[in-house]
Amino acid sequence: MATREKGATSGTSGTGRNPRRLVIVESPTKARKIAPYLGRDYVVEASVGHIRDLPRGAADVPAKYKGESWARLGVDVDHDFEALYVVSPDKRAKVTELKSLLKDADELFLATDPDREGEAIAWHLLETLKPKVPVRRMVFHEITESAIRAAANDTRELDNDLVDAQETRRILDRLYGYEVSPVLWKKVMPKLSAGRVQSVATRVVVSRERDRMAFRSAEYWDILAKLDAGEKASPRTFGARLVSVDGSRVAQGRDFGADGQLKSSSVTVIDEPYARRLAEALGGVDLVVSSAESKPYTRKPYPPFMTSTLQQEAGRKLRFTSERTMRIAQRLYENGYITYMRTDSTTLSESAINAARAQATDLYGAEYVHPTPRQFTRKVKNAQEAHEAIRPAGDVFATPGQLHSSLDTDEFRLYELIWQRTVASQMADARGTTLTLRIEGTAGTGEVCTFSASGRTITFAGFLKAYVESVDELAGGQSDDAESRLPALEEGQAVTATELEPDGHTTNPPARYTEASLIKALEEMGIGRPSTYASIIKTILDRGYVYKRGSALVPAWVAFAVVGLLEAHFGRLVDYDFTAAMEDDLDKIAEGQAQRGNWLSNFYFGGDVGAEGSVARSGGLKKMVGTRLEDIDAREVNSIKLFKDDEGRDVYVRVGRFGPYLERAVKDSSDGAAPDAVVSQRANLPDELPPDELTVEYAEKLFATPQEGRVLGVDPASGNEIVAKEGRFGPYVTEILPEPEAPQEDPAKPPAKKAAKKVAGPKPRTGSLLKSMSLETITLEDALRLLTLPRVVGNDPATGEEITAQNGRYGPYLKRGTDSRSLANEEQMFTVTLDEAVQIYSQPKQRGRQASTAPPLRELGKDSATDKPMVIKDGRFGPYVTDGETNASLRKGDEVESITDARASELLADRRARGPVAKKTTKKAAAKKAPAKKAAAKKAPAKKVAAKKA
DNA sequence: CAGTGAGCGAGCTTCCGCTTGACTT
Repeated sequence: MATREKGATSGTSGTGRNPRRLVIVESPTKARKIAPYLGRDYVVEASVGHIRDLPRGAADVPAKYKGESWARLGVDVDHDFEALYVVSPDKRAKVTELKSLLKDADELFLATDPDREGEAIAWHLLETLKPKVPVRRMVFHEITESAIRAAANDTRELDNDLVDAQETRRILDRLYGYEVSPVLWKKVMPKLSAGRVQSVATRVVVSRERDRMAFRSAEYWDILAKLDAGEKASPRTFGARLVSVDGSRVAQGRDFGADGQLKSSSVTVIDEPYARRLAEALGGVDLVVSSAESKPYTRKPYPPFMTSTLQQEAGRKLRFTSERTMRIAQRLYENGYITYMRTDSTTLSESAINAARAQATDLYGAEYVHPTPRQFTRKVKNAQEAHEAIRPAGDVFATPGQLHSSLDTDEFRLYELIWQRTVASQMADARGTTLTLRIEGTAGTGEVCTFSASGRTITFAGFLKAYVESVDELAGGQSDDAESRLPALEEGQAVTATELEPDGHTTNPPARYTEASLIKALEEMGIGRPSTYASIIKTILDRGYVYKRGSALVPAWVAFAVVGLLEAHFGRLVDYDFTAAMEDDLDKIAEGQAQRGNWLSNFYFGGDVGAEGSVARSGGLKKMVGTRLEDIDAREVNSIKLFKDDEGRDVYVRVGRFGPYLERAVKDSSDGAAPDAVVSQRANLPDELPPDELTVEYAEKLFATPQEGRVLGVDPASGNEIVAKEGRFGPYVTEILPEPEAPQEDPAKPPAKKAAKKVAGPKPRTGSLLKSMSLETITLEDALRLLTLPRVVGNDPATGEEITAQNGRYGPYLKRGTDSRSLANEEQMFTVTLDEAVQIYSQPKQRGRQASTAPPLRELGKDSATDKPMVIKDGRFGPYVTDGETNASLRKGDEVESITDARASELLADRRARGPVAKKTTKKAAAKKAPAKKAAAKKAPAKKVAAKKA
């Protein structure tokens, strides 16, 4: 492991000839671009991003560290959080290449991006390449010949504080992700994940859905008037809306809260009957303009694109997903059409500003260009601004028309968008007028009614001629070039109403997030980086936390469970300000005002509340994870309380292994049940039912619908319908028996007893699917075959007992009285003959350890620790090494044929070191919750999923 | 959420942020 020393870089060398320099940048495209600027004394090569990282999992950890308690994390938390870095497998060839290039170089220039990650990449290069020649750090913000040459002549040393800040960020993310995710595996579902970025992203989406679920809509009315201003007016007619009655403002949507109630009492809510009466009473009355207010309208152009805004606009205008936008932008970048596409800066280089202005002048005329160059310095939270804005490449922009034949459709559309936005950014403000008219009249019933109309006329389009930003269709809103013309009326002028239409409205819940609006929200919180926006969406989709419905992101129920758990037990970690606070702390580290080790220690171990950072001041993560594991009740976490039904019973969504389902406690009405006994009533939830559509009424409907599986067809023999379902023990098929004749309802006598007896009648046949089958593909034929089980093989000639073949908990087996024998495969259940069965029974029962006394796959030498001989055996979980006492599975990369004694000893030592921890916790956990059921679940074999959340 | 007879060694899942091909279809 490497430690950092100050001043790892040093001055230039002084040989006679021109020194040869190896320059390493991050991107190959960049390397190609700057090489000509530097000339032949420079060799420019790309690192292609990071070359090393923390090990991804145990398999990536070098043998030397495998036994360490911290190997799982890749960070030695007990020794100043020293990080273990490994060269990423796909970068090994790159590292070799760089090393060989370095052999011919007299000097090394680390020209990675000028931001935190770039500084870290430079340091990793230094650590990995171990150059013997002088090393300099070269930084540039602009790729022009002069900027590159200047950068090569004005190098600096590596900024170790900045590298520290990056490493702190990296380690924090690792500790967060790799400590909290396992909590979810144990409490919710395996393979789930938590992380600083994805968990907040998920929380944001869930939180919006909760708002939608809690939302109560309100109804309100007003009157839409069509007014005539006389034949001289232009336009002659226009629309206006009733805004006040007798001086009291008429309620609008924004006057209502999410609960459907008025937020303030100073407004008047008009209901339908009143709106109709009023419209009637206003018929034919004199209307007069009571005020006409005109204001100038100006609009500045939008800043040039950065990654987030490009993704948002491409999403809205072109309906591209973030991923698609980035894929196309990457191609445009690589082929030299646009500048770098992963940026958080809106800055344009001087030459780009000139190019945009020249093009705007050409196309629209000088008056459409802003008098002075515009620079947009609006800073994004935590922006690092290592690159320019996204714009057409070069000192002269190619017009979309010029590129039409060299780009494909998607590329063209995206280029055009970027080009328009860039050119528009240097154009003049749009100017116009907004006019607000108020029109008054007294209704026949005496009320003084005021109507209002507002219009916008654009007198000078300016930049709007080139580019108008789209508005989010889910959120509503008005675009900047929307015009509505009103006649230029003055106070006192008379108008007449040609139509008075009562108009009803309802308030709407807040819109769901789209990819674009979620990225925008995250960006505003300073969460995520341009290079990760698209992958954040992918992560929460892949984990099943959200799914898409059109362009909307809908949270799955499992996201409610996960977010609920995190909020309740790891609140600080999903706090919206957590990342912002972290960034402040990282800045302090980068400035040398805080220490990486202290900060991480406070974050991980907690301890004294020092000056080392606000994020860290939340109690130690390690302890939190430890205590939470015992505190968190999995059943509670996975029960999402929805509402009370009509009888006051709580209705829950339970997140189970086979998907979410509805549940409530109802009175047990079965035969012989105690009067106050309660049973769970459950109902399946349709796939991808958006949570806010699950209303009380809909829940009742689901409870009333019998649960059904996929109908496969009708059994020709019995006439019964055959269905395939997912059950507690995995997928199975069963038959639907015809309904017993409905008992005659006798209101005087409850028919409970009779009905119960009928239900307990003949049981439907069932059969688990074979391993080779799946619910999606199983056919009626398969199902009928399964329902023939158990199959009578015959009677044992010796004892006369019946032998049957059937499928059980542990797979296929033969049964004769209470004596059983496993079958080798599932097919034998259908094919085994009586002779073969008798033969199998003639063998003693293989049980326990005897069953697994197969010959070892390979014999090894003696264990270095216990001096016992070691052998490799094949077990249920694959090959493992054993010394007769300790067993340890071979890991990824270990081969039965080639494993050495030393490695085998290491595995055994590792296993011993770990101790029987896992077993202890399972037992404890099992004992803690519903004892009876847990015991059964524990016994279930691994492949049949344990019903851990009953 | 169907319901049926044993007892054996776990190991893996997971984070965020930097970059492109090399694969497959």
